[in-house]
Amino acid sequence: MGETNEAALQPNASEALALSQALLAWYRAQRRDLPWRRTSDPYRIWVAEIMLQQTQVATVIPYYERFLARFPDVQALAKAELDEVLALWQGLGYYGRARNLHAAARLVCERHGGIIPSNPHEFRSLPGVGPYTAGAVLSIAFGQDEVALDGNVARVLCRLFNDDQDPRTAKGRKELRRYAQALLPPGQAGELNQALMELGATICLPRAPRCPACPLGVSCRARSLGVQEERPVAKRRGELPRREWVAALVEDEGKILAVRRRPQGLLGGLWELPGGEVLPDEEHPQALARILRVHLGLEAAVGEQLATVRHAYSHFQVKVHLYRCAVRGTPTPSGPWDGFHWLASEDYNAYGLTGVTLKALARLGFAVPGSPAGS
DNA sequence: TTCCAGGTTG
DNA sequence: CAACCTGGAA
Repeated sequence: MGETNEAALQPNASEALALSQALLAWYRAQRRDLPWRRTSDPYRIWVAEIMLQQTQVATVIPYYERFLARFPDVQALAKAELDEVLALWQGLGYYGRARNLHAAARLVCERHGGIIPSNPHEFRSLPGVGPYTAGAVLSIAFGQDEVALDGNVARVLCRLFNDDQDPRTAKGRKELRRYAQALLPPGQAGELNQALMELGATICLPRAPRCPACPLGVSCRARSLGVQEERPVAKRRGELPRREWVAALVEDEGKILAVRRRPQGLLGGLWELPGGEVLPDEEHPQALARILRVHLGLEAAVGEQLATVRHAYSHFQVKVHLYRCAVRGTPTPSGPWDGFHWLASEDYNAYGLTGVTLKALARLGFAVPGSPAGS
């Protein structure tokens, strides 16, 4: 009695038990065999959770295997140069994750004797470890009864309890954490968290969820009401600003001039073709000559236009206009860059190149990784 | 071609 | 609250 329609109801203890048992049984039978599910090593589980932030499983797998083959433990990662870490992260995106993970590995070695801290406060304090990653690693690797609320879990819970709050708000997340907490079977939080994530990734999909295959069946309140595709509440996405960039292909004896972006901010620490934003009312060749002169100290003769490449970042989209350039002088990086290198074909995997650089080089016929000519 | 999903940081 | 990337689906 006293039922209100303000917020969805919390499950009582027996409902919660039935739901979590159904989820665990389904997960044991249906879970995908993923590399990070074959280990109990907290380091490997941590690396996986960082890579899986904002990134799909299928994309992560090859990166994960290469990364752990090269850095099998936290000491190996701590000893490495950031350049090499970023090279292994090349193409995975959100490079701040790699910079933070590398810095965190060094902190673990300096402050925790090379042992990943299982103390929630200490682990959560490492750079790149937020509420989700802390909950995931602490529950999966250390067996602690912690909630791990990621996008998949939020979607599952919004539907299961027909929660019409926006999970991006503090209030919405608090509500979802209460549901997740109510479901956690003591001692099996890691398994339940993974079951919820697996359900979100394989059955309870953002669009066209596969409800007939769902182990929660008629317990799902949104499905019972036929509103599963309206949960979580839709988010609108505004137009991304459009920018115009120019970039130079400078070749010397078969090598290509590349520059390294400063370690902070967009694509920090990654290598790219020299170039930058075109000013309002500026001609492309003038813009390119200006950038090469001001930030590299090079006098450039801008030649033919070679191609235009489109790319979308998190908060804007660009068209990059590529020009062949001849230059005089030795590059002296400044401004957006802190290094340069004449890139040979064998360097394409050893330097962390930006996605748009890979796209540009592929378009120009260079055998970069990921391009048809490069495999 | 366009749209969308997704954790942490400063 | 804006910055931060890419790939997969519509």
